[in-house]
Amino acid sequence: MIKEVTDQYNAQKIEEKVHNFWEDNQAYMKVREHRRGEKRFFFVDGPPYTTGHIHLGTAWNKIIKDSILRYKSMNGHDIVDRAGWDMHGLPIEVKVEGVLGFESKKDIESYGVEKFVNKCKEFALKQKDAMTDQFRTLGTWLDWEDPYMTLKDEYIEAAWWTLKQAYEKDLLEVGKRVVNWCPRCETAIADSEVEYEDRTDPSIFIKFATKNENDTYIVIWTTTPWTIPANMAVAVNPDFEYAKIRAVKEDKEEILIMASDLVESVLKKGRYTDYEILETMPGEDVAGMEYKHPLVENIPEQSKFDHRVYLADFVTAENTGCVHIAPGHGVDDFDVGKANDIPAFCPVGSNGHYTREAGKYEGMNIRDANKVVMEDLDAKGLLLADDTITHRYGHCWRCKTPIIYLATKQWFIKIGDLKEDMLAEIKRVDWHPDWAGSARFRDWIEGARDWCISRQRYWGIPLPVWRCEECESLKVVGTRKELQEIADVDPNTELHRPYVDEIKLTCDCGGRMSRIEDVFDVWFDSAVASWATLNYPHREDQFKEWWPADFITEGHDQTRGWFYSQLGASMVAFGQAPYKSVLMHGFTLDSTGKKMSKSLGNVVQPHEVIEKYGADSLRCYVLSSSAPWEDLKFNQDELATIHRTINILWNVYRFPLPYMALDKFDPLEVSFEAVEPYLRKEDRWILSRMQSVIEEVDRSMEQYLLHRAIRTINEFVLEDLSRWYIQLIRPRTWNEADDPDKLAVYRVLYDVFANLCKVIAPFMPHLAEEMYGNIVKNVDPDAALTVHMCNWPKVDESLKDTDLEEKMTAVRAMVEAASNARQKVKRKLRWPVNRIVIEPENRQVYDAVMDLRFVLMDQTNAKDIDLVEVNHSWDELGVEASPNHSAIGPVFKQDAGKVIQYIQKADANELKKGLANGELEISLEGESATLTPEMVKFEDKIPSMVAVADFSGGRIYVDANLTRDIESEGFAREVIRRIQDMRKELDLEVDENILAHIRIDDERIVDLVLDRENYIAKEVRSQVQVIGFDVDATGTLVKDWNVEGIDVHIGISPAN
RNA sequence: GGGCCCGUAGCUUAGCCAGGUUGAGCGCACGGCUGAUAACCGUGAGGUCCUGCGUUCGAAUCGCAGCGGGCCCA
Repeated sequence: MIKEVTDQYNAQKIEEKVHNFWEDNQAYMKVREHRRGEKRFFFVDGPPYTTGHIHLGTAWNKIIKDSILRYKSMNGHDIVDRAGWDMHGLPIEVKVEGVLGFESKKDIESYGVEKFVNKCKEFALKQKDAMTDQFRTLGTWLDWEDPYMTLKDEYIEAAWWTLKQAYEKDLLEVGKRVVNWCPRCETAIADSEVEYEDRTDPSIFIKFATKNENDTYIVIWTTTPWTIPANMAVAVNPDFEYAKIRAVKEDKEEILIMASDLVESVLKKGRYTDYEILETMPGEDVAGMEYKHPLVENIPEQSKFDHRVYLADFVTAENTGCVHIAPGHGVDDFDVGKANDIPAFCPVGSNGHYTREAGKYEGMNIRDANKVVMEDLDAKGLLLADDTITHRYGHCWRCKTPIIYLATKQWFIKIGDLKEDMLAEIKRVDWHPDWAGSARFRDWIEGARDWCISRQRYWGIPLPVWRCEECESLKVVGTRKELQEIADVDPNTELHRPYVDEIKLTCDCGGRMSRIEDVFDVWFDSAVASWATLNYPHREDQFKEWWPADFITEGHDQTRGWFYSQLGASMVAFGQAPYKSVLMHGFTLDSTGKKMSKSLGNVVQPHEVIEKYGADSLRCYVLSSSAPWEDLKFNQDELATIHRTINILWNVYRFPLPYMALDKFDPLEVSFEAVEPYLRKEDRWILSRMQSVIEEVDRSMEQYLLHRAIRTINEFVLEDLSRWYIQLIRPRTWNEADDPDKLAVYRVLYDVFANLCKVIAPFMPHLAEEMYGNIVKNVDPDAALTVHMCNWPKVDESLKDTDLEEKMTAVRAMVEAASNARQKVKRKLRWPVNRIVIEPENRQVYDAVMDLRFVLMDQTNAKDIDLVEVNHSWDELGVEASPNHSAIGPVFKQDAGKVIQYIQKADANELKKGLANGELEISLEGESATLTPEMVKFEDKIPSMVAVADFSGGRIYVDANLTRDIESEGFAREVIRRIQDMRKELDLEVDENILAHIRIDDERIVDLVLDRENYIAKEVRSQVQVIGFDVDATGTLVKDWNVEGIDVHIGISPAN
């Protein structure tokens, strides 16, 4: 039986109840099982990093996923949706190091790698559990019980296998390259792990003394003085013009070489007082010039090298136009070195301290060295200018240490060889929005470089590469099984460091093979998620059935991240994209559009929001506020508005329940067919609207336009249900008998809610479940366990009537206009009006009035409707004529006054008729004159106590003239309203009877009210009722009122 | 500095693809309704459609340049 719900909407209570229900009944599992064997939908969860706490962005991410999956499930899809966790890598290492108070890798080594790795694992698992709970409070359904975890051996195997594919396809490369390096973490980091932030650095100009000419210097510029010890060359642009100048400063003269266009600015920086250009030359002529390393006296190693000027296209016309080249410390520099056989001299160690090769600087930290290098240069008179600059500089994404560039030996995936195929593949992927793939992702891939996948760390998937200590040949292992076949390995050995490090292989040459110590870049972990989540290569069957993914969705930062890493790994492994469609979503920003960050203190925690408004409100807010791919400016007020909307939905839902419960309404007994003959126009209208809403939600969801889907639903709830349908049917629900008109309303409302709870299910899963539980499951014990197991409602074409929907829209416009007009004559809606008059502009509006006459009368509280023919005027309108002076003057000159008087005195109707067909001859004091239509302005004269208002399809008049009958009804309803108010105050049951004593301090009004004594008694359920001028207004509750200036005293009591 | 996206009322947004009087919600002011009532409805005020230039009879919409914000990159 349907139950009354008396409470206000209480999200927390409902959500807790629903969560318990889901858990007790294993609802998630049963829903997924329910769909086994239906159309497959393979979803891959982008694994969040196990930081221990979710934030608004990850919450939004999972909410999008959940809503789409729920929708897909209801639409008959068999879903794979293992939740994923990204659990390896530096972030956790850094965190654990922090807990243990470590400062460098040495601390880890002395603590013991095994203990350290176990700490990391423990930490990751704990964080995962905490985050799972947090995600669950959002009501998100993924396979939380059996998630994929990158730290699991099965998962590690997927990465190993993939690397072996790369090796076998000659896509794996090892070599010395310049990489981003974190001197604190002592490891290479990927481009995508570099965070750019503002930083202030030295900005210095240095003179390099040329070898063959005295007192002649090439001027270079740098922001990293510490790289000067590694300087090996200077680069100039072949297309620039360079100048050799004599520069003067404090009576000293020297000869400087730099780009011609930059001479003035450089000399200004160096505070030179005068200069003269000695010679200009193209860059090509500068090339080949030899110079002396500025610190060669401090760095003996540098005396072994020649230093020259080379040509390079990347040199820009900034600073001096001559670029300091240190092949050991820069990507471009490295390339210049490679092209010209310059050694990549790199006197800096992995910890950011100079090595023995740096001579004087050995052991010094490079950041501390900046100052020393500058002092040394200055002492030698080689520091031309010394300033600072604030610029964007890369930092380690985890420990925020400024990165350096180091030439080191690393492992790479040759993206260059795959690029063309990748570009072809992404065209086959369905991108939402389209530009996410066709523009943004394509641009990124076009600029992509080889992918450095090795890290010199501990907590990660070990690279499955063994190298012979004798002959250096390599062995790449793809699976645990393979490893067991070629080595004596305990089958329970965990595939992490340090355990795998202990495994030694035997080379074909007889030499001993040891694993190279690196672990994978953590991005490689998640890159293999689409097959790792299917346990491939451990199992093949699932992979064959499901792969590739039907759908993934992540934020736009993942363009360079997971969208890319997955594509790269999948091209290596299978030569095709691992996903068929991608929805790129936005970022959550604070209410002013700034990034949320701890340092700005503007972070909004999901749990705070949930505690205040509930998960369904949060879900609806983040989904509806903007298009998925746009950034979300998180705004509490907007969230509160959405919450209010859901509250209205709740009120709409609970409104009919007391009546239904009272009448023991059973939808299994009262069929739609049975009530169909009694349906009113508005009933058919709301049923049609429901169908249109389903259709529109479908259309939106097809394109992942979740915001449109929810806005459609909210508008339906607010506009159609709350503001219109419920208002229209209220009186019908108060009928007491087994009235078929009332049963029709019940049935219609029931069908609307039965559909509505399914339509909101993907977005407000808790509220949907609550509604479903009461109105469906309480009625039908055989109904599906949960609303989420139901089939998505199918549009019933027989209920759709778009013509009726349009007519109702027109009627609503008229009611609004009528309300506007009433306000002009200050006639409250409670007071009926004699009639309203409609002047329709077109046939459709005319038909709408004909068809929905009752609705219109009801909602305008009018006794009658006069419907005028299309494009005709109401015949009771008077006409007012006024002279148009500017047209009359020029024609009649001095007689104009007489004409004006004539028009003012004339019968406006006659005048209008006369002018209708053009000119009109009139007689002015015996003389005839000719009036033309421009000379007279006609305006409608509205009868008194009639107000007018326009609406989009015409004009409406409200005749508010009072009659005794109307006054009687008006006052009666005023009295009724106040008694109802008092009943409410006494908290009486809806069907409880009362005694009422009413004293009205005006005899005429007493008379009017007595006309409707019975009506009042019926409306307020008064058994005994005394109304009069001399009544003693007594009762349990007595109140004094003022109605339209008349004092009214009312006393009521419960009848027994 | 480059790529992509965004910029419309105090706030959140629709309209932009396919050019033809900027439309809503929140908030505000005023009014109404009254057994959904801690709810609900109406009316009103409030817009240099980021700026400038161009295309066009006509630009929020198309193009170019710039400004501001976001993500990504250098």
